Amino acid sequence: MIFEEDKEAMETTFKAENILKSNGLRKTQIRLEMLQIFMGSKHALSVSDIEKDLKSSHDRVTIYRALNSFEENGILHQTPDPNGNMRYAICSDSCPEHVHQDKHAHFICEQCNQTYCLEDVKIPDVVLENGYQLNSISYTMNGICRECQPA
Amino acid sequence: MIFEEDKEAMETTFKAENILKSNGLRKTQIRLEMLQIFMGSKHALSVSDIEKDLKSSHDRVTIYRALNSFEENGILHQTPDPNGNMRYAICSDSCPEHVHQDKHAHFICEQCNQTYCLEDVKIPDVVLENGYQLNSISYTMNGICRECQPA
DNA sequence: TTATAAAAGCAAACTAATTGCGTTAGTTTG
DNA sequence: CAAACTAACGCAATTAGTTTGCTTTTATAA
Repeated sequence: MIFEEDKEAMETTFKAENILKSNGLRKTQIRLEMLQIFMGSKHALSVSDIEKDLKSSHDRVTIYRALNSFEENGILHQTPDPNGNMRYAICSDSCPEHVHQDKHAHFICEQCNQTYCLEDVKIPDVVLENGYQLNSISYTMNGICRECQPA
Repeated sequence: MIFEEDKEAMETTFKAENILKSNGLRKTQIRLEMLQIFMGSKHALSVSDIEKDLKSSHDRVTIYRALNSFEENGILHQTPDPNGNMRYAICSDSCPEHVHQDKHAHFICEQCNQTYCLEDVKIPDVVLENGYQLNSISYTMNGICRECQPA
């Protein structure tokens, strides 16, 4: 018998392998694991978040280099949280390299500092004066997330 | 005869003195100068921007401490630029302390890295699921600003 | 004018992130 | 399947931004 969780794990493993292969990256343990962590997270992760989630401990440099490689290949996008620390999230709708028009809004919790990707909240447009060339928009709400609400 | 520039300079000096006094802060040379720099800039400034603009050179620590003090008093607000470096801008519509609902949108130029405060571009609302407590919104456009447009 | 507390200035520490370099290990090719 | 190639790893050291501790200076108010 096959459990749902197993099926899901198999699927993310398969997807992760695919992402690496299609970008000409090697299939190493940590990179596979990192991709699966991103696929399983609905919010943007900091380097220390990733470190916590990894099964075995690795050098931070390795994590940084993997993140940069993923970013360069358009697999991840990065944005600083309100404290200026970088967070990374997987590009759900395969962004062309380096063009990350995050079409959805984000919510950052002031308590737990998590960045939630609100995939189904579309960013509304505004009217921009002439002369500006617009490439992307980020819409970020700040407040208290559901988990951190006082009862 | 009094020139326009002088009048303006006088006015910003006067305003700056007022801001300091009304927040119970001391009127020191560098703090006055910093406030005037912020009043004269339409975009958010990094610490090194400020250093460049100051007439006399000062210890960075002094600048950092002034910035933090201004931020705590609701005179400035801070946001990270896309590289994660902090930038500071004056709160035009006197924000209550620590609540910086930037009601206007920002534009960040990918070329010169400047953050423009688009004072008259209001941030549109979105519908947020129940359970989230919304405190503030930031709306940031990325692209090429007017100064950096290729001719 | 003197007292006092805020702000300045110097040195040192801390943290996030990057770079250099030798080693390990996926992947490709013969 | 072995050899060769090079991406990726891991350690040490460095850089950059920011903060902290402590002493000295100085704006302000008694």
